[in-house]
Amino acid sequence: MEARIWLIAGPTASGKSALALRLARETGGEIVNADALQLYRDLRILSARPAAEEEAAAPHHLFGVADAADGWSVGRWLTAAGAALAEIAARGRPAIVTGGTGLYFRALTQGLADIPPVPRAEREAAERAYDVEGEAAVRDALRGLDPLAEARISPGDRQRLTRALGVARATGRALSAWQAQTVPAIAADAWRAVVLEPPREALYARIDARLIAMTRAGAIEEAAALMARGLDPRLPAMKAVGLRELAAHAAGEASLDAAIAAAQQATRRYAKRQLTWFRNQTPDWPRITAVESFEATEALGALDAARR
RNA sequence: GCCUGGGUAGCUCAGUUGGUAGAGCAGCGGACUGAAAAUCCGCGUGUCGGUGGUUCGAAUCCGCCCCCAGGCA
Repeated sequence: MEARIWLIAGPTASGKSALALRLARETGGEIVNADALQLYRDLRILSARPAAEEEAAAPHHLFGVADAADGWSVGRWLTAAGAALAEIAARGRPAIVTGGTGLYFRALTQGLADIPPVPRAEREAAERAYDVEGEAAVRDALRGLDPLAEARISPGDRQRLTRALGVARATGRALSAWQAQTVPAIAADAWRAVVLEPPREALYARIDARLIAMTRAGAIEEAAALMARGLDPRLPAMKAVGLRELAAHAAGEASLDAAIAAAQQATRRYAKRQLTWFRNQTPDWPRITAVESFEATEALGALDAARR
């Protein structure tokens, strides 16, 4: 059976969107977003979401569908993506899933543990324990409920520690036990993946240039507008790379040059983390490493090779 | 041309009475299962400007040369 789902992964600014669009037009396919931040409509420029003309050139799904006040999660995305993929398949068209969120691709291809939602009170209790009683106390409690998870989580990792404790207490079952059972959301023979992995230097240069272009396109105003909503800073949308940095300039706390430089640096670091993820978590996915990965036309040649 | 101060990691700088060098920032490597653009862990990456000498041993002391900054001409 021919692959009906294409996965295009890679760091920010590696040319994923252009390649996805090209592939969609050539195959009559539809594009599904696999980027945690391009979900939010408040972040069109900052998250480098496809422009209106591009979205008009082929069907796009899950781009700018969420409000920044709503915190989406891998689980919510997986449900939505699964629905979109089902619709596209029903239309008999190929799907192209593209984005830079490694965890989303993992959830799709390897599955996500079907853990019941942890009640807010339970989650906050775990966080409070960490903040008030300290990491050691949380670890002690977790060790009794889920020694596997406790051993696996690095020192200082508050997020994972409190999550593991919250799940164990709320569900009466260890997080590590839940996670041991996963079912891929899409069948292994239904998809093919490719990772865009341009040379570091070229990628960084592209990131730096793109940030300047973003500010010219109104990124400062976009950042200021989102900040003006006064939302909870812990919301995913509020964690967008470059948001704080650019908003600082809008607030008069930094010069434009300093704000851009800070945002560029934060973006380079983010890209580095993405490169690390794909390098180590999806080592068997074919690579497009040439600088031509920026050119969709050239990359398609590599895709043709991977298609067989 | 002369005087003074300075050339040590990608950058800014430390470096005790000579014992083959270390901080911050930058950077790099890694982990990753419902916040993942998140969260966290790890790692000095070096012709000590060059060259000749003194010494068991020189980033440290001496000579010469090169470069930078300021001052005097």
